[in-house]
Amino acid sequence: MKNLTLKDIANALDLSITTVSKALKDYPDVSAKTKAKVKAYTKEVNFTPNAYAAYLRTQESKIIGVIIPRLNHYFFSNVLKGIMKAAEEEGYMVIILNSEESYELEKKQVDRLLKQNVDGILLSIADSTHDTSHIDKILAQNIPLVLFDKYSKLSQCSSVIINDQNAAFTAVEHLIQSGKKNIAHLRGPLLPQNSIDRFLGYRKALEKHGLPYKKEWVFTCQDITSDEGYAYAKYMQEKYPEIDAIFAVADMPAIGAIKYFNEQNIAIPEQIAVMGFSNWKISGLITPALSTVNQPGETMGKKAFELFYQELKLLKKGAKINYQIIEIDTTLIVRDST
Amino acid sequence: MKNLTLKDIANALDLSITTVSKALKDYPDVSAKTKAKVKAYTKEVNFTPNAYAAYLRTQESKIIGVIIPRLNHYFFSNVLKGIMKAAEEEGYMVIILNSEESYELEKKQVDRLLKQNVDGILLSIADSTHDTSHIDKILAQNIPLVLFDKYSKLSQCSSVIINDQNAAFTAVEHLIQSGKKNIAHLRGPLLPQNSIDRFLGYRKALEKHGLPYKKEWVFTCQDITSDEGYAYAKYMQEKYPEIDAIFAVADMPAIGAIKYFNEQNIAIPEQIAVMGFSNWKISGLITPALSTVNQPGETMGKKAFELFYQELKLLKKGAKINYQIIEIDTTLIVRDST
DNA sequence: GTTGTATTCGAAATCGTTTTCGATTTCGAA
DNA sequence: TTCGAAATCGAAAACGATTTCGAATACAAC
Repeated sequence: MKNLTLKDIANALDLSITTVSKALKDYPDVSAKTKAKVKAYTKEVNFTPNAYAAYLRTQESKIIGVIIPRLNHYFFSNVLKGIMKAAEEEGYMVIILNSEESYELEKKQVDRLLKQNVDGILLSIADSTHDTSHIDKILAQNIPLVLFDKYSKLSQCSSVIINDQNAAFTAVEHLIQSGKKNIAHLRGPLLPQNSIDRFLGYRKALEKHGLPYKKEWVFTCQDITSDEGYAYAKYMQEKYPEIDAIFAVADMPAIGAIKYFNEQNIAIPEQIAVMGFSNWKISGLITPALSTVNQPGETMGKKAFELFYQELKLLKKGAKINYQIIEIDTTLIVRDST
Repeated sequence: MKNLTLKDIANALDLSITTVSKALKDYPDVSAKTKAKVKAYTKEVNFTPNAYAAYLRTQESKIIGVIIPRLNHYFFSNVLKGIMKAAEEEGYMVIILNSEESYELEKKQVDRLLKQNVDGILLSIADSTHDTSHIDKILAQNIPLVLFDKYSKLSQCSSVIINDQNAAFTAVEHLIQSGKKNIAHLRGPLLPQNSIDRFLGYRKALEKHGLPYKKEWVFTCQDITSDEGYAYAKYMQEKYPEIDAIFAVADMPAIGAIKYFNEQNIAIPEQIAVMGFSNWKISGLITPALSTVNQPGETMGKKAFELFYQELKLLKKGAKINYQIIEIDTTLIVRDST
């Protein structure tokens, strides 16, 4: 029951290895009759050429690598789903690695993928990543690279992102239009561009509507967890009871805040409104259902793979890669928490 | 900046390819001095042998395949995390494929992995999988296979599971001991062993405490979604208002039910208690926090990889594989919904 | 100096494909 | 019949590692 090889097929059909290989790949110098015979037989015995041997000649592994900063994370799971579905359609396998939001681990994982000779790398950079030498290393090796969601302004490469600033702006504006005047912000860590942009969107919305920006109403969620949201909600309510709305950088802190307010019987959204970001599955299921910004992960994943695939084809033609940045549309989802 | 080969190293050090290769693999017939020289140099230029070329001789790809039925699923994400961490420690890469709970797709994904010549397969079978010919195919090729969570009683292979029946029994007994007498069950689909076992645990608990089993109080969640939980909660409340507790096959339907009861201002757990299964992150964050059974995904993943690795080592020694079934402990988590 | 034994190295075969390029066959036109 | 072009095929050389086995060197013992 060992795996068949081209040689076995050739022997069985009284042909040379060469001809069998060429027949399978539709070379023009194989007669239609022979092709038919070969294809019929290989289908019958369910033969496909050994991927590793093929790699040795073609230098194509038909495997891509994906590095994400978190694994049990609704949004990233959706991105993976999109990537994997698109990859499958083109016959690609996906190796997934986890950076655990660590810069050091991210560098290591990049190295592992390069050693594995993947055909391309899809990367969402970690919160703690503060330089891009490892990214530039990928680019220097001329391997297609696509960043998604968590990107960097420093590297010249393709990316699939959302417009965080606009999305945040829209979300905060919605809070303002519903009559809220004292809006706090649970922001993300300081480094990633996303946190920065969402924060900027928050400020811009305040500014536009003539509301004062107060530094002390911005709280940094280092790990973007519900616990942080819970703790900050408590702190806010004790120290700044005048706050009547919260815009959180992500759903998790928002859910943590809601949990606290529920425990304290503080009415949402009447006393305090809460707005999340990302639209996790669960956000629609808590009470009150969380208003949030929908961030279409599966679409991002699909687009990221498509970008990679385009680059690869260009590369094979010997053409220069022209980097693209694709912006995916977000939508405001208004539920019961605002 | 192309990748280095053994040849390059050999040229640089004025050695043969053979000696370099052997030095790196600590063959006894290379002098300590030469080994040191080779290792120092390869470290300096960051060389590692090409994985695909190595495969061709050794027939070891250092890649394992994992098939899971759902991707954006807290429990499976945790299992993946455990698998990937353990794999990384042994220098393995992980290819992940999604069966989307479909038997047909599962078969196809198994074939893809076999074609890829992975060193082993870790599989959690789909809800709709009704025969095991594809599993037997893996075993016939003598490739290490480990089932996790969703397993089959039909195939002779290693598995990492929980004791679903006992866990369910404990959960339902807890409902009974808190004074509930009319306990409904939101069960999973009919095929998977897990659903069956959890259902059996439910029945056994009723039986032990002299409560009548009513067929019409068991509702089948085909897709194990919150929507199903929501809909059944509504149906129950209208048709069987005497029901005072629900044991759900998973957290999601339980959360859906809670959402409905919250909307109807039905007091949980006073009027109706709700018990989940799996302990998703979110379960502790909703109001009221969901009581559930903790199912340690990361540990399962770690154990699953370890089982694979054991089998592989046995196989390389030419020894017979002895299948093992590892049972992971679950714990009852009592929160506010019971 | 010779022999024998360890020690250290390398040539070459091999894994299973792909692809170049040369060899053979076919077949119509002259 | 003969010739040349077009259509088919296959031998062989890669790809980059691993591993067998034989060769060369070293060194000790006699």
